[in-house]
Amino acid sequence: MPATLKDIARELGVSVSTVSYAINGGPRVVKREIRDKVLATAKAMDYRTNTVAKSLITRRTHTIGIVPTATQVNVTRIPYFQGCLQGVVNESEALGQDVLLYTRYDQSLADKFLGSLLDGRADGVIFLAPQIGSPVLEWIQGRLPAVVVSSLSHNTVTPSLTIDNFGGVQLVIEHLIGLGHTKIANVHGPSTMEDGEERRHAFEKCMAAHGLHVRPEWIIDGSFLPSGGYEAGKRLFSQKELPTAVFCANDDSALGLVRAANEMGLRIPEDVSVVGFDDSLNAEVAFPQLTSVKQPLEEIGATALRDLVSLIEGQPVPSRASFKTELVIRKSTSRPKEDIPQ
Amino acid sequence: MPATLKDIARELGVSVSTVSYAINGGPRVVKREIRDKVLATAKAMDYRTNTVAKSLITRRTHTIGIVPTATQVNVTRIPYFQGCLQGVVNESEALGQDVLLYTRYDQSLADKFLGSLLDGRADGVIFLAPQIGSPVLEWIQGRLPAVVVSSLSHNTVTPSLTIDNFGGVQLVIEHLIGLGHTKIANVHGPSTMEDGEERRHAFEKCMAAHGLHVRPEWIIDGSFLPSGGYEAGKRLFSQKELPTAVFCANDDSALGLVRAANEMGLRIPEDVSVVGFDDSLNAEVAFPQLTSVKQPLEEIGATALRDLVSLIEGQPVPSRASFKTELVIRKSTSRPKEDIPQ
DNA sequence: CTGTTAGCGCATTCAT
DNA sequence: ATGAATGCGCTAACAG
Repeated sequence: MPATLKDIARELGVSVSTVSYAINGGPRVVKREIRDKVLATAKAMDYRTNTVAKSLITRRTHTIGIVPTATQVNVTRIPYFQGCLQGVVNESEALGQDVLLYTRYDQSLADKFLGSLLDGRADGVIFLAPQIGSPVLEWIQGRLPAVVVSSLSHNTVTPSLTIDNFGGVQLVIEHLIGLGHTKIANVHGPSTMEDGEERRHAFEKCMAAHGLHVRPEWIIDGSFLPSGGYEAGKRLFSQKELPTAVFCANDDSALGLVRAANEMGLRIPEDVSVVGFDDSLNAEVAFPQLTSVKQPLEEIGATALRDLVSLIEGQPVPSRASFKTELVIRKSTSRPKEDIPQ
Repeated sequence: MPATLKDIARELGVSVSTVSYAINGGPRVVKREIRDKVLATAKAMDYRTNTVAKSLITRRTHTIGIVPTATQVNVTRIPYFQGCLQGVVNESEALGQDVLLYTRYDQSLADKFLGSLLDGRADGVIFLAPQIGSPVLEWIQGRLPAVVVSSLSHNTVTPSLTIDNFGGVQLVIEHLIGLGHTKIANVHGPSTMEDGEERRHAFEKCMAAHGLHVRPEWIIDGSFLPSGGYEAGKRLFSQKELPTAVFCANDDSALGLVRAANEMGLRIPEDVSVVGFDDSLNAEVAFPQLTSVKQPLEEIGATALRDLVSLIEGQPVPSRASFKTELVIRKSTSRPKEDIPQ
């Protein structure tokens, strides 16, 4: 049982408020001599402020919750979440915030799973890539400050941070076209995720803008998962006419697709070029090393936390923030085969 | 401002204690009729128990802290931490525990960085692979229930969970010897980590037990990092006499070593076999796919949380738990080159 | 400059 | 079976 303010006060024969002000260094002034004595005995008695009691009064826990999308896959295993989470955690030190890590939950049962966030244990919440159509954002509305890391089209009140998906996809397509590719396939993300949808639409627009036709069979769902990319690759590469390049909406699905290609005897990039998205650590250890679009996830996570804290403190924050992407060219892209003989 | 017990009591003209017992379903009996009325208005008023206030009384927050080792590298990026964390988070749902994710801290300043754990915000703490000689364990002693995920030799009071490192290394060495290797190098972990040291000693013992000599230059620090493995590979492969196999103490360093080998024109496994440890996801996407020792990290993490909760509740827990490992043979190991001509 | 006191929301003991 | 009252540890308003 740690010492309390009362213990110190009794020990020194002063009042609790004096002890409180002395320890907190204000707002009330405490006589130098007493202050020193209080601080000394506080240290001697190994006093620690009971944050629970303090929170009860101040209505601030200096704790935020972070809740990722529900997926079949585990939170810590997904590079996108890893990056965001790392960014949040990094920034949390500087901002004096604790981070409560929530886990997958059923988005349709927001009340059941997120109710505990409203019982005073957190000052705010960061949603990572909530599913399209999920009621969580409407539900949290007006109950708790919230920020979303994801594109967000159908909700204009919750601030969101994301990347310029269109710009990122454009980098990819122009890179591929620059190499001489015209037959480009797309392994896209799940339709339940806004960034997945944005990249998919961006792909279509970019291709059209360059006057390139895309066969419908070359547009396949990869679900942002290695397994999804693998399945997509199996289907894609067993067609009669093959694309010379594939744009995968994230690295995980790209890696799955690469594995499928290997199994089917296709060499990368000689037979088919592959581009990912995320620039995860895997992109570098994979073979061949993956050309990918880098998004500043840690910076996004850090900014999300900063914005959330501002929101909690009643300060205005931008309702939309868009971060720049960057194409990292590695070994998985080259000129198309037909081009080489020329 | 959410409704409180008092609000409901006033609304219904009953006492707060009645409302409290009704909502908590005991321990005192509440007349059926009034109980139903309380529950109804509680729902109508969107009542939520204020956990902060409740914690102040019950002295339980149902929150645990998880603090990983301080490293140069980010917590979420290390497969070992990912696995443990995932295990903890998975189990937390079933146990009704919240998880506070702490970040890197200076182990020599335990008081400064961990003091906040003692201010009532958490009921216990899980340390992930604390450094050897770190004062944190002695420091936490008697202050807060704690459990360690790591080998732990010089502390007998804090319960710890880990794998059978000796058994794991034995699997590796016997696999390599079975393939015909005798010239085996070791890229070991940092001397500050107990599991690193254990694997290193296990390597020496296993080699000796099989009557195999190990050149001192073939024992190199890889620091459990990709960069460390890369540096180790550079040094190792520029020696006049090369080993035919390398056992790396974890996958990250193995992947770094593989990259170094590639850059230096060595093929894996033709020129040199490589074995990792952890069986991280990377081991599968890497090229060649990495032979590795699988440790049940998620199970360890889950057990750690279960044990910690038991500890918090005053129940006895085993002071040491050791989990079995398993060798996953992939493509990075084969017979040594010299053997092939025979 | 300091002491006294109220009260945050709740669980629980003491009265009835 | 229920209401009233206490106090968890703290901050802050009030009273000197």
